Formats: sequence, structure tokens, C-alpha cells
Amino acid sequence: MAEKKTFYVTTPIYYPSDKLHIGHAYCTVAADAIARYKRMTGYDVYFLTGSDEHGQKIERKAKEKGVTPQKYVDDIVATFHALWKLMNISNDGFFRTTDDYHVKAVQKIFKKLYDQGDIYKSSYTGHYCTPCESFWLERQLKDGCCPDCGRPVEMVEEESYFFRLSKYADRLIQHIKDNPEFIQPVSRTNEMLQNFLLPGLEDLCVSRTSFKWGIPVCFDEKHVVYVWLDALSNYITKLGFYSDDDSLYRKYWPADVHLVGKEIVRFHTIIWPIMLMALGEPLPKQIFGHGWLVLDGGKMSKSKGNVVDPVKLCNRYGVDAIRYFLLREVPFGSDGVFSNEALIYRINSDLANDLGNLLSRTVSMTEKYFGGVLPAPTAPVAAEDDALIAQARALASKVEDCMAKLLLPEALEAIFSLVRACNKYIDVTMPWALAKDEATQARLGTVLYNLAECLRFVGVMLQPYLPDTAPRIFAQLGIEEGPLTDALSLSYGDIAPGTILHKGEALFPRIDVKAELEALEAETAKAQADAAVSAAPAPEPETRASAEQAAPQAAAQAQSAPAAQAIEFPDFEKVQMRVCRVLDCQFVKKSEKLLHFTLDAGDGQPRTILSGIRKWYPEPEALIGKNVIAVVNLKPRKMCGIESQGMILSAVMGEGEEETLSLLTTVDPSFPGGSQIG
RNA sequence: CGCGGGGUAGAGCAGUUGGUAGCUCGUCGGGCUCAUAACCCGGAGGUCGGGGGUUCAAGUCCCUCCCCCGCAACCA
Repeated sequence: MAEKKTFYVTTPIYYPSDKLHIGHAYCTVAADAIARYKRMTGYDVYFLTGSDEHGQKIERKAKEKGVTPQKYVDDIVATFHALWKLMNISNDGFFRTTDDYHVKAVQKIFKKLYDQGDIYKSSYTGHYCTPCESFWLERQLKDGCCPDCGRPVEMVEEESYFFRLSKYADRLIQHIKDNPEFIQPVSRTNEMLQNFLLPGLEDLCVSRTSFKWGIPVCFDEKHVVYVWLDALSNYITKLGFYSDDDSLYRKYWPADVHLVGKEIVRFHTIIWPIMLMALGEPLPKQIFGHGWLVLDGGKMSKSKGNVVDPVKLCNRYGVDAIRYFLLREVPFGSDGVFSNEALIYRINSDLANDLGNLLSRTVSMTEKYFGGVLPAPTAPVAAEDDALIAQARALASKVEDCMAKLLLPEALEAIFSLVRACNKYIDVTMPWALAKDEATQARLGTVLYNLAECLRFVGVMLQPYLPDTAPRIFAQLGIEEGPLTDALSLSYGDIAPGTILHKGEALFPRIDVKAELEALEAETAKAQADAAVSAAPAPEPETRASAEQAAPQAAAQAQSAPAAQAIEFPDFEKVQMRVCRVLDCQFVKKSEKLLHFTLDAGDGQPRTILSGIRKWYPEPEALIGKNVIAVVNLKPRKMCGIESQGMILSAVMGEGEEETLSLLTTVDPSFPGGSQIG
């Protein structure tokens, strides 16, 4: 017998800084359905998921809790395992970035890339906050200060290792063009090409010295390997790449699909392939960027108390109901909407009304009319039988077509369309009428046989998606796990006449929509109340969003800020401010934030300053003729192609969405442009 | 003119090479009584974002405008 074809599918490795939410569950359930489907159709499958445990955030959270980082992640990773067990996830391996084989392999990878010159040492200049020990990007800074602690940052030059992404960019572009399947859905391909690849890649800084919780660079222990390099490698190190035993790697690599969220498509389609190219290894066949499960009432956030917890949902409605919803509701490559209503409607209409009820009526009638013994299909085949049987026979290949393109909702739709056809078949053939007449017993038997056989097909095809439910269907149909439940030998007419059917519990009890929604709302309200209480004493950045809190907090910061950092007079003297008269003010095209000011700053010629205040001054003409105050000796900087020569001062209150801003325009209008401020 | 994706029944979506506008949910009416008050059928409901053009014929092709959503850039 020929070797089975292999299939390697992965999820991202999740970050154990908190409990997993419904979005993680979605991705993993989708990967699980794919893995199960491939196993069912004869592939030798390896399905990998895991956790991404390094990085500064974990280090810090552990410190806050007073435990070691390892202990901290161990505890959270235990909840990952529990969730995947609960949700019937059939992963073959569970990967952790803290596993020792991984640490060693990543060190070897780093060393190899260094030795061959793809990683080089250089220096990195950035904004550094000493107390927080962190570098920040220009755009992350808040008013030029550390976004975490609000203290000023300084420009620090630090030595770092860089990865020559640029060297491989052309090869990657060619690969993407030659393999349209590589990035799915295709719309992401353009996004990556146009936004990153074609404009030119910058070399990537791939080491850090600002924290310790990571994989040390083996030849320079001050440095820790950049978390993405560390994390992405999981897909090969788990298979034994660069270890004593790389048989799994040789067997399963390259991966058939990396399933990833749309937010990390970029890392998987640029950094990861280039790493593999540099290592001389084959690239994965496909990166699939799935959409998100978006909440009806806005974004999920802890402070709103509306984070959807998959554990609660599974306990309340059953794992398969949740799996079904996730797989059915999120279309290929785009977002799906999560709401309690949508969930309950799906469960009721598809699972309870259509599928569960079909099984129930079929088994009931067989028991009622034939004592539970499946009759033989002895009547001549009628037209309606033909159509139904044809649809059943076509099911497996239809599902296969969908699965080949990872169209999971469509695969389920195909299965449920057979379910609906069965319900219709019952209506058309009217078994209860046939039962009343001795002469139509053979026809009645044939009808029930066809229904049982179609339900077997449905059960077989549902196995990858609803692994708990399929066996329950088989149990009521009286068939054993074996050839009759095997998708590869699925053939119409194999269920034996004489099989004993048993009516069992309802597959999916119907949910009372009104009562259920009320109960759920009560729970949400409670969660929100809890969130409000817990947020008050310890407002973290993430939990600070509620409107009531934002303003007072910002005010407190504003008052304490001057006290925090006293500067010497010479420092103050360096800043030159002047009164400026607004000669002209317009929107900057292609920007939604910037206003373009033309000012008389007493320079003898107009001065251009850009200011990101369009939101508060939607009518720029109204500012013409006013006096504003500006810093005029700030280093000029280009934005949107225009050089801005200074900064206009304004008062700011609140932050984020709540931020309110007012230009300082109280200067006596008789003062001319150029008047000194001091 | 930064790149891309969209605007089709109350909601969510399909509409292949131009040829009667469909599906799921909801709604209204009917049928049935085997079944989990489930199932089946039918009706209502659409100027296919606006305008222009090509064509015997445009949701579909071309031009143009408007609106939404991602990604990128941008608060000196």
C-alpha cells in the first residue's frame, strides 16, 4: 500500500497573558475541523497548536503577580489545555516556546543566519524609557513621553542584530506571484505586495536587550531573540527541525496550511518565508488569513465586561452547538458577527429544528410502524427518491470541493441542504398516510430506509465538524463505528435492512429564545458591574476606557506632570515661542487629521506648520486672522510630503476618544505675528 | 488621485462567460400531524448606491460621482 499523503495544519501559537476568548476558539475549531476532515478522507495529518510564552509583557505581568514568568505561563497554559479538551480539539502536538528543544533549535537558527551573514550586528537608535526599560516607536509616544508611565523618553543608541529581509524580497515577490494560492484570501496578497513588499523592505531588528524573558542569543548572551523569530520557528522546531530526530520534520514539512488571524498575516507572509528562504528550507504551501468574530455591541473589551468566554458558552449550549456556530457563521476570509441572538437562532433553526427533528421523526416513525426494525427498500424507485438519493450521493464530493478551498461554512451548508431535502421528502411522501394502508407498506418501508440512509450520510460527513453529535446520530440509527461510518467507503444502500433503530434524547433541545436572551442579558449586566468595580482601584491602560473615569484621571496627570520633572532655565531658554498670525489654514489632502497652517511668525516670510487638530477644527477658514502660539525652533519634519516648521500650542483635556483640544488663541489681537513669548 | 474590499428584499449574503434577480433568517397566509409548537408550500417585500454610456438585452461590461469597511501613512 502506498504511503498516505500527509497534511500539516497549524494555528497560531496564542499569547498566554490572559484567558482565551471566542476568537481563539474560532481559529482552533476551524483548524480542528480541517484536520479531522483530512484524517477522515485518508490523510496522515499533523495538527499543531500551542502557546507563545516569551516577551516583555509576560515578564512584567509575572512580576506584578509576584511569580516567575515560567510559573505564570504554566498556569495560563493549563487553561489552554482545558479549553481545547473541552472543545474536542484533536491536535497532535502542543507547542510551547519555552520547550527546551525549541530554545536550542532557535539558537541554532539564529547562529546559522548570523554565520552566513543574513543577520548582522548594527546599532539601533530609538526612544527609550529608562524606568520602563522599553524602546518605543515614534508613533507610540504620547506627547513625546512614554505611553506607559508618562515620563520623558530619551534617544538611546543600542547595539542590536538585524535580519537582512531586503536581500530576499525579490525572491519572495516572485514566489507570491508564481503561487497565487500562497496567501489566502487573495485580497491579502495585494495588501502585502502593495504595502510592504513593493515599496521595499527594511531590515528587521531581531534582538532585544531590554528584557530577559526570551531565548538568549547563544553567542551574545546580552541579547534575547526577537519574539516573532522565536514564535514563527515553532512550526518547524516542533517537528524536530535542527534536533537529533527530525523525522517528523522530514515527513510533514512544508506545512499545507498555516491558519492565522488577519492581523498577523504580515508576519507569516513576509518574515516567515524569508526566514525559511535564508535557512534553505521549503516554504509553507499556504497562509490562510481568517476573519474575526466581531461583537454585535462593539469591540470585545474587558472593561465593557463583554468578552465572550468560550468555556461558558460550551457549558451552556454544548460544545458542538458552539463549534457549529463558529464554523458556520464566519465566511471565508471575512468577519462574522457574534451575538447571542445569532447563536441561539442558529442552534434552533439548523441544529434543533432541521437536523435534530429530522432524526427524531425518522426514528420515531420506524419504531411506530416497524417496531424499530429498519425495513428493506423494496418499492419501485419514485422520482422523489431519485432526487434525494442523487443528492446524498453527491454530498461527499461537494463537501470535498468546499474543503479544498477551506470554505467551511459552505461545506456545512451542503450537508444541511441534504437535511432539508429529507424534511421535504417526508412531507411529499407522507409516511403517516402510507402507514394507514396495507397496500403501501412496501413504499413506507422504502421511504424510511432512504431517510435512515441519508441520515447516515449526514452523520458521516458531520464527523469532522460535530465530533460529539455524529456518534449520537449513529447510536440512534443503530450503526456501529466502522465501515458504515467511514467516509472513504461511503456508498448508498450500505445500511442493512433489519438494523434496529432506537429513539434517544433530542440531539439539540430547542432553546426558548426569549427566556434565554433575558438570562444572558442579566449575566452581561452583572459582568459589566463587576468590571466597573474591579477597574476602579487599579486602572490599567486596557481597563481605563470608560468615559466617567477618563476625564478625572487625565486631570490628575496634568497636575502632577510639571512637578515630576523640573528643568533648568537654560533648557527652557532653548525653546523659542512666538505669537503667529494665521494667514491661511486648509485641510491637508490625503490626511484625516492634519491642518495646513500658513503663518506670519515674524520671519519676513510665511511659515508652514502642520497640526493634527482637524477633528476639533473642521472649519479651518475660521482660524484665519487669529493669533496662535507656536514653538518655532523645533526641528522641521515632513508629513504627508509637506514640511512642518514648528508646533502650534494647544490645551488638551482627556485622552483617546474623549480627548478635547483647544488652541491657545487668547493673545491680544493687537500683538503682531512674531512677538516673542517668554 | 497611497493600496485593497464592499454597497442586491427588514437583517445577513449568492449571483459564474451580459439573457425572467435568488438563498437563509424574519414577516404574513396556507398545508400537514410522523416529529423537538418542529416540518412543507405559497404571498408580500428589490428603481441591484446615484448618474451617464455600450448593447436587441446590463446586477453583470465601460466612464463618472457618492457612501461604508480593512491596511498603510499622518497628530512638531
